[in-house]
This record gives sequence, structure tokens and C-alpha cells, in this order.
Amino acid sequence: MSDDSAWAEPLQNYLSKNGLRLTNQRKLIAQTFFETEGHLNFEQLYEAVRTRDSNIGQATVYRTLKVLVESGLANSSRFGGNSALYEPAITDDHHDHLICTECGLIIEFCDEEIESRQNVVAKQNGFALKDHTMELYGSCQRTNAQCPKR
Amino acid sequence: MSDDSAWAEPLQNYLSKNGLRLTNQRKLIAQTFFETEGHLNFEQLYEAVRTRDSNIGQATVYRTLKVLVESGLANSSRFGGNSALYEPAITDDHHDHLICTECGLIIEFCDEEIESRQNVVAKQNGFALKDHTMELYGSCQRTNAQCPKR
DNA sequence: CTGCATGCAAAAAATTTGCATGAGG
DNA sequence: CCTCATGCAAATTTTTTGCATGCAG
Repeated sequence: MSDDSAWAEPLQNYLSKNGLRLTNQRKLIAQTFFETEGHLNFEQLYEAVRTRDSNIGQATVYRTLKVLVESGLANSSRFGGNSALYEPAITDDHHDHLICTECGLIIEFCDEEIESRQNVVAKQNGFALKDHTMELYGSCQRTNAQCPKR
Repeated sequence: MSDDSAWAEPLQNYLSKNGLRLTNQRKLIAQTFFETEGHLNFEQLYEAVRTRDSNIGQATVYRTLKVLVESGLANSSRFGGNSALYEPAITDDHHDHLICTECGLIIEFCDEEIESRQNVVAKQNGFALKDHTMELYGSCQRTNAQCPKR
């Protein structure tokens, strides 16, 4: 692990470009956010951040999360839950989601063919593609086989 | 336009299967929901419903929306806004979204190649695919050309 | 008739905002 | 130093819930 990860420079960049400051809180929140793999909601991030610095207020986490999303370093979505979910936008291998509507299982995957096709579609519509999210919903093997809940 | 649309029977079906009732409110809300094209949030739907029957409470709309989602007739997501967005799950031609992160423009599209590929991926992971959502984010032509806001 | 559904309003949850103080550049 | 950021708490916004009564089956 290198000292400064892939997000550090882009973030720094975005901040200074917009007259914002790289405070200790922002650093810590970003660090925590990017270290955690997968998606997490506000509460999870807030809790994780508080572990390291119990003085950080929730408003700061919300505000930082907003900065991260606006800077393009994070994405927010919602799978069906009540609160917003966040995930790093810059991952070495981008992954999409296969979600079981019965048991909540989430599998991550990446399909080259789809990825390239997305670029085609975007171009056809005059878009410069930056990112995407894709969620496939269905019922997983286990659930199909021995549906435990019904 | 036929009297009863594609959603009527599945809904009826889901309701009776779960011991729920097809009330006038549910009928009206579903009707309004499916008549409106594209995505809409709670407020929009509530307002539209109130136009037809000003006595319906918001709780009922929320509850019905939940029923629609659980029955698989509607999908909820969130593009970045503050509140959940809903859209019919059963459309003749399923569409995905191309979203401009600069100006908020939403273009709907459908790509056969991606669709079929999704099925392959799902099968590979042992999933019985029911539905999916896909959002491509980028900046649109207009925004790219003459970025009006900056 | 019986029990689920509704409307209302209150409650809970999620997110934003105002303000005095602290700290980055 | 000057301005933006923070923490706190209050304010908003969004969604859920309890309860008496209404209505579908």
C-alpha cells in the first residue's frame, strides 16, 4: 500500500480548483470511505469515521460525502433500502451488481462486453461517458433451490 | 387504449395471492402511476393522484408504492436527487438511462446486445434474472459544447 | 361480518442549515 | 489574516406508524 492512494490527488485537485480546503476531517473521511470496500451508507461511514475521531459531526460527514460525489470520486445510489448508498467511483476494476431480491445477496461482477457496448451507446447519443451503475435483479441459486423464507 | 392495461391483472393477482384488497385508492394510484410516463417521485405522484381524488392521504400513496415495488410492477431508484424515484417495471420496451451529470438531462435507451449479455451474466452466477436497472453517467453534447453554467 | 385499508396526525428517520468558533492556505 | 470548515443543535424533508373508522370480499 502506498501512502497516498489514487483518490488523494484527484481530491486535492478538485478542492483547490473550487477554493475548498483539505482539512483533517475531509482527509480522514475520504480515507475511511475509500478504505472500506463495497458500498456503505451514511451510518456505516459515520460510525467508521467516529472510531478514528469521535469528535467529527455527522454534518461534516454528509458534507464531505457530497463533495466526494460532486468531485466524481464517489457515486450514490439506492438499492431499495431507505437511505442512500455510496461507493467509490474509482476502482481498478469497475464492478456492477447482481442482487437477489429474495435474500439480499449482492454479487459484484464486471463484463467487458457490456462495458464496451455502453460506450457505444453513450457515443451514439453524444455523451462523454464518465461512469455507470448497473444492477441486475433476480433470485439466486440458493434461494431458488430451497427457498427458506416461504 | 383498452380498458384494463397490462398492469391490472398482475396487480390483482399479486393482491389476492397475498390476501390484500384491490381498493379504489390502490386502483387509482396504480392507474395514475402507470399512465404517467417516465420516472416520478412521491410528490409528483401524490399531486397527480390528488388531482383525481383529493381525499387520498400520502400514507396511502406511500403504502401503495411499496406494494407496487414488492409486486415487481414498479422499481424504485435514486439518481442523485433527494427523494426516491419510481418507474413502471413493465414497459413494452424496457429502457435504461443515460444521464447528464452536468445538466440533469435523462435519455432513455434500450440496447439488445446489453440486454442479452445481462442474461448470460445472470445465468453464469446462477441467478434467475427478473429485472435490471442501468444508468450511464456522462456529459451530454449540449453541455460539452457550450457549457452554459460555467 | 371480518379483517385489511384508509386518512389523519404524530413519530421516526434522513438530510440540511444557521451560527459561533476553529483552522487551512 | 481572511475565509472556508466544523460541530452542535435546530430545522427540513422524507418516510413510516398508530389508531379509529371505512369498505372490500
